[in-house]
Amino acid sequence: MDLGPDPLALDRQVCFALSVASRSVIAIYRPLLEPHGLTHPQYLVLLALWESSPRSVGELGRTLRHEPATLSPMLKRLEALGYVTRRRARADERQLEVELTEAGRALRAEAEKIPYEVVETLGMSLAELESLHKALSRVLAATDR
Amino acid sequence: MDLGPDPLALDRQVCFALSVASRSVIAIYRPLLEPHGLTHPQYLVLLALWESSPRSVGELGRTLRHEPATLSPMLKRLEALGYVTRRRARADERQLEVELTEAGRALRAEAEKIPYEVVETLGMSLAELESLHKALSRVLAATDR
DNA sequence: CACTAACATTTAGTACGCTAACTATTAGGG
DNA sequence: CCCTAATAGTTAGCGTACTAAATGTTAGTG
Repeated sequence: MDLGPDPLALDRQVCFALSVASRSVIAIYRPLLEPHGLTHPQYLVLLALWESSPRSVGELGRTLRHEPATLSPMLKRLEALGYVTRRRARADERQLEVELTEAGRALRAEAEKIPYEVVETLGMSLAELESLHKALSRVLAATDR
Repeated sequence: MDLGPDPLALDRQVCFALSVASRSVIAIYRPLLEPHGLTHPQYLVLLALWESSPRSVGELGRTLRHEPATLSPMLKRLEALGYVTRRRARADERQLEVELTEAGRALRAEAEKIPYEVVETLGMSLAELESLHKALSRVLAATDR
């Protein structure tokens, strides 16, 4: 393997490009989510719940690739915001049932606009975004092993 | 613009793929940096300083795309680790001169191995990584406007 | 049926990363 | 020159994100 004359050059590091791109794209969401009192990680939790609710903390963690210790306080904030309820599962008291409230379900209609606004702000073609998504998925497949 | 039947599907969100990929790749660095007492953001600061030292906080911020409020405490930790010195610039007392110590310069030789180990662990081809880097650079160009 | 191992979540502790407010220094205009 | 505006960093406050340790619940085994 040959990484060229300067393997440590900042502008060649995929890790640097990844973290800056991630922060920059999240920054696009900030003003769009702020009216709803949401942060981007909280928004991703709602995306997961809009696909299936209720779900346990562990299930959400596997879907969102988060440690339970990250989700636990986040879900409390979502509960405080009124978008979610937290209740121990009757069948297994170890598990927590995280469920959308009426407000949480209602928010989905509002949120449908967001992806369009983000793509618009980014100003990249859908083809380009799809190919980026595919490349990122290969990274995920690689890190999952 | 048409984002398909479910614009909010989690597995289609570029922002989700970006943040998970970023966290996953950083996780690869963790065991490699831990022996040196470094976190990944701190490692990126060193990459910047290895290219040019001393530099001011503002300069580092523009290079690394960080708010000064993020860098300020980070640089103190790097100083506590002994990799960096912090000193007000004589010419302009507002600016801080952040400079590598001998230990900071010496670390570079050790760090040269890291990119190879990361690419190895990732198990992706260099061509694939370069095309990913290019795609991420287009995102940065888009968000910079 | 008691005991222990496995499991699900929470808490504690550290380090980002952001916005907003604050301090100190320098530069510029009347 | 003085006064104000601009500039450079720091601090405070909040919300992730991680590891490790703690808590409480269930399941499995002798």
